[in-house]
This record gives sequence, C-alpha cells and structure tokens, in this order.
Amino acid sequence: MDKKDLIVVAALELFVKKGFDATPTAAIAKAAGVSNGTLFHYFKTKEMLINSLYADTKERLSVVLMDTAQKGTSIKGKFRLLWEEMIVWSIDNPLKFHFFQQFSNSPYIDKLTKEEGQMRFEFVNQLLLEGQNAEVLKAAPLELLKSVAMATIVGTIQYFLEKPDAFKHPDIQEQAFLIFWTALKE
Amino acid sequence: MDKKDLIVVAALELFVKKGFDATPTAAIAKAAGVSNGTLFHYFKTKEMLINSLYADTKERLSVVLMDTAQKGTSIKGKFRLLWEEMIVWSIDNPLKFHFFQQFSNSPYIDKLTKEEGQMRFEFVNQLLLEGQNAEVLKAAPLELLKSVAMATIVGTIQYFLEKPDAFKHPDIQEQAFLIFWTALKE
DNA sequence: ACTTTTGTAGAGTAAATAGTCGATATTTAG
DNA sequence: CTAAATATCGACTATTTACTCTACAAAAGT
Repeated sequence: MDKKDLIVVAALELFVKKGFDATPTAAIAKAAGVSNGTLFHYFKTKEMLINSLYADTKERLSVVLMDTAQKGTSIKGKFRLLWEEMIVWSIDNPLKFHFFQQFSNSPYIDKLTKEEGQMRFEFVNQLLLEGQNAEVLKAAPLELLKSVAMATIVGTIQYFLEKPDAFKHPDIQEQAFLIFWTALKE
Repeated sequence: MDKKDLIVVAALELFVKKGFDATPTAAIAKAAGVSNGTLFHYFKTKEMLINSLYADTKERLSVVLMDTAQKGTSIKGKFRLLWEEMIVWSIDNPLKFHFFQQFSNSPYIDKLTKEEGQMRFEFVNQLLLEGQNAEVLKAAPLELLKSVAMATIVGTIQYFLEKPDAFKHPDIQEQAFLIFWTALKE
C-alpha cells in the first residue's frame, strides 16, 4: 500500500468513527504514518479527500456489482446475485458501508461527485427496465422501484450487520431475499 | 415561538444545509435573532443542541404516528395509515426528514439519545408481532422485518420528495403502498 | 551525469470558533 | 415591594486546525 492509500484508509476509519469535523487532518496523517505535508500533497483540501474517498469506493463497488450481475441467467437470478453481493460486500467492508450511510447525504460530498456516483449505478435501471418489460417486475415508476429496492437492501444489511450470524443461516437468508423479491416482483 | 424554539429551528436548517461543523454557533444565534450567550444558556454545548433537536423531533414524530396507527381497524389498515402519515410528515417537514437522514448515523448524536429515540418506536414492533401472530405478515425475524419496513418507507419518501406531484397521483400512491405491503405480507 | 519532476517531512501561521464572563434586564415568588 | 432566580446580551479568549512554505530526498527522463 502506498502512502496515498494509507491516508485514505486512515481517513475512512476516522471519518466514520469521529465524524468529518472531529477529525483533524493531522490525526489522519498521524494514523496513516505520514507527514502533514504529504497528505496535502495528494489531496488539495480536506474536502477533496473525502470526495475522493467517496468516489473511489463507489466506483469499486459498482464494478464488483456489474461483474456479479452479469453472471446471473434469469432476471430473478441476477437480482439474487446483486442482492447477495451487496450484503457480502457490506459485511466484509462495514466501515465503507457506514461511510456511505453517514456521508451520502452530507454536504461535504459535492453535487458533482454525488452525481457521478449515481451514474455508476445506471446499470441497475437497465436491469429493472428489462424486468418490467418482461413483466417480471411491478409496473411502478422506475425511480420508485429503484429507490425502494436500494433502500430495502440497506435495511437488510443493517439487520445482518447487527446479527452477523444470521446471514449464514440459510432459512433467514432466504426469508430476507423473499422480502426483497416480493416487494419488486409482479 | 420563544427563543429556545427559534434557536432549534435555526439550527435545524443550518445543520441540514451546511453540516454540523460548518455551522458556527454564532451563525445559529444570528439566524435565530438571539445572542451568543442566550444559545449557551439553553444548551450547554453545541452537541447538546443537536442531540436535543434529534430527541425532540423524534419524540414528536412518534406521538403523531402512534395516534395515527390507533385509528386503523385492520392490521393492513394500520400499516397503511402509518405508511401514509410518515410520507405526509416528511413531505411537510423535509428539513426534519433530511436531518434524520444525515444525522441518524452520525457520531454527534450520542448513544443514549439514539437508544431513547429507538424506544419510542417500540410500538411498531408490537404491531409487527400482532401481524405475524395473525399470520398476515411474513414469519421472518422481527428485527429484519422492522428494518426492511422502515427502510422501504425511507426509500419511498426519497422518491416522493424528488417527485412531489407523484404522491397526489392515486395510482402511483397505490403502487407505492403495494410494494411496501407485498414486501411484508405473508 | 545531470536536470527535472515528484514525494516527503514538519515547523509555522493566520483564521475561525466553542464556550466564558460579568453586566443588565426581566420574570417569579414570598 | 423586594429578593431571588432566570433570561439576555455581546465582548473576549484560549484553543484548535486547515493549509503553506521551505528544505531535502528519491525517481525518472535525457
């Protein structure tokens, strides 16, 4: 890991645990084991650091998800894989999940960064539309369907993060997916 | 409105629009039309101000919701009213909704305040349990059901806040409720 | 080899800001 | 009517903190 990565990783943890303002740049540098100057060499401002963190993480997640979705055969199968991958990713990266929870709606992330992040999830729209055309999914407005689908997954993740063992339990996992799927399916 | 309320109202708007740290107490006082000293007379620290705002708003919302839920006759009817009231409240109080979105997961709200806030929504558990016992709702773990139910409503609200007219459209409102309900129902 | 670019360090600074303080005004209570 | 308690003000400060600047080291390019 080069110093830039060290800084980002340290920032992630501190931002989530202490909050944006309660985290001095000096503390980030110290936790990363680099100097103050080095931090500002890589990130012009503290805000650019958090924006970069947001954009980067969202991009990597979207790549993983697109890959995953492709592997599914049926529409339902694709959603199942997508749903599962998002949960697994969140269980594996709880800090990143909490980062999104905490900062997706914060004013520190600027509009442009947010919009670019949303774009990377455009493929979900495609998938939903496909499902609607095949009359597999409910014929509600696409944006509504997407908003609820995402939110349902977030709710599910919150549950599994509180009860980590539950996800391994096949019955519970099945029930959880069924809730998600019945919400969407025609 | 007395000065305490003026402070809280001003703080709400500034916290949501600028963020917690980017809002100096002086700015809050000025926006509220009171002096710096008065603010600290009512709230010992800036953190106590945001915690008070959180607890207060959550309490008032929970009272409204409990009232609403009682009016329903069937289980489904109660959920319908609850669902609707939460959306209407959010459309009427977008700042408060965004406040929760932004600060529910932030470290500025201390554990105790958060827990107390959660307790006020205990009645939802009762309602869900009732529904499960009557075999109207899915037999998933209660916490999962609750987490997803709440999240689904949040997702729905986000949609309606972006398309304010859509809620007035009875078809869309019906579709939105159906998504919510099919997720929960057996 | 040498020149340029890039990376790294850490001391230093100018600005911002949470909270204090003492004085004054207003309300409450006996 | 008086005393105590509560509310209000705004100037002040001690501290914190984002970011700069200078110096040097390492890599890359020629």
